[in-house]
Amino acid sequence: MSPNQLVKQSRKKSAAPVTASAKASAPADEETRARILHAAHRVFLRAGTAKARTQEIADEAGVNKALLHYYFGSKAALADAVFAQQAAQLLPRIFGILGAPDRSVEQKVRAVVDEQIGFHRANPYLAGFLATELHVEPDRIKRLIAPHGTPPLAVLEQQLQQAAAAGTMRPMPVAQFVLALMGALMLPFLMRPMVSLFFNLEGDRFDAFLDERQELLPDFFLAGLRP
Amino acid sequence: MSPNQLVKQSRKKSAAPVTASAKASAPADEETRARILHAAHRVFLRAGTAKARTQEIADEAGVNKALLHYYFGSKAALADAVFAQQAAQLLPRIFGILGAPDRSVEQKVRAVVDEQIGFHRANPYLAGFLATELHVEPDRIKRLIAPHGTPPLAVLEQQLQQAAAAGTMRPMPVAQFVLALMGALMLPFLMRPMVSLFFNLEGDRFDAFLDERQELLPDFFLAGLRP
DNA sequence: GTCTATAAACAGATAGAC
DNA sequence: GTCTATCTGTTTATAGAC
Repeated sequence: MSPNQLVKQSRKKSAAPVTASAKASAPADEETRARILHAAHRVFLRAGTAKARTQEIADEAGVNKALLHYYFGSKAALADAVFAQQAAQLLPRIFGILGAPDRSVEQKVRAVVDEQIGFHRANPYLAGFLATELHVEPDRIKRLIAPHGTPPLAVLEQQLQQAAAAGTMRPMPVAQFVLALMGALMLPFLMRPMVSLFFNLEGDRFDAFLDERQELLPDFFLAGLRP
Repeated sequence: MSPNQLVKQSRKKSAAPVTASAKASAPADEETRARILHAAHRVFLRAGTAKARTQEIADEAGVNKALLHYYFGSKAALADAVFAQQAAQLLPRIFGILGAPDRSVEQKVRAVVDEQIGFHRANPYLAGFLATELHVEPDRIKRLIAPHGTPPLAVLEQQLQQAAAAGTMRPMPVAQFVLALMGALMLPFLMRPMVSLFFNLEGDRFDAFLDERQELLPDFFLAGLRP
């Protein structure tokens, strides 16, 4: 797909004037490895692991299929690497904000909304990719993400509980609240083709819809927390 | 893949004592067709179209692979049939409630929450399947669903606008509100493995979480609409 | 209408030259 | 480290008997 397919050759890896010492710190050519990983990233994200083809990844990386196996061993291993990398790119953004000890609930809500809408706008395939992979191969999350620990929700939980005890907020379990907010933020990206069709948001209108959403959601969710 | 795999044979389709006239109304054996479709439904929903195997569908239907092609022509056509059927099972439930002219906004929110949590509980793979298929093959929605028309949001839109004009509700575009509500309802099912892991909801706790959610979400979303 | 057997196409992986 | 060529296993699809 896309013009990239037409550029398979003409990149023999002659560029990059290697300094004398640079080679020592690169046992296997790190630049090639990175280029393959980057191509895999693009192809897997659009097609999902199951439908993606190693040939297409090789083409887009400007190398031969055999090199994928040289560097990553198998398609599955390469897919694992991409999945882990993508999850690791999304999750800390959310956890970092929610777990901050010095921000108020209101500040957290506003920050998450701004950050997530901006992030998914810049990475429109990531949410759908994660959902696809989670659905088709649910165990990867345990194998690849669980070892890295769970989200730091203790701070936010305490903030919500204290506000509820003080009567300034409706009692709301942290998991319920976070999942409501994240669902509202991610659904337009998770089911974009259907959403665009049903709400007449093709092309530019989707962007305008996101602008409006970024404006409205924080107040809406904070209002939901009022007693 | 469950014990079903072990039962391939022993179902030669000898049952169903066909009355003399019944044959006329069944040009191709409708019961077999339905059994294949039902098996395809189960296999496609769990694995997604790309990873699903026609052999597994045939096994689960108790027929031979060749029959799938006899009835449906190709794997893609069978997948289209399943996708269309599943979308047609989910969407009218939502649209029917939201488009009702005689229910208040509050009644609609409560009804959608109850209905959707119950529905996805009973069909836990459907949301993930739809998201997967939308992501991997975004055009199917236009090809298969668009011809059937768009959701009836005019009524709800007017209700929200009138309430906003009267000052009894915060101004909220119908699309923004519906997508917030649907996202909050569907995310736990769309990303269940990750959600279960991060919020410690394995096994029975997921069910308890849904019970709690069903209780809390209506008031939360209605509170969000207050001015 | 349903089966068995097989073709045809493909995709992932490997061998081996350079 | 990178390539070409090839193998091996799968998977969809078809031909043809019953």
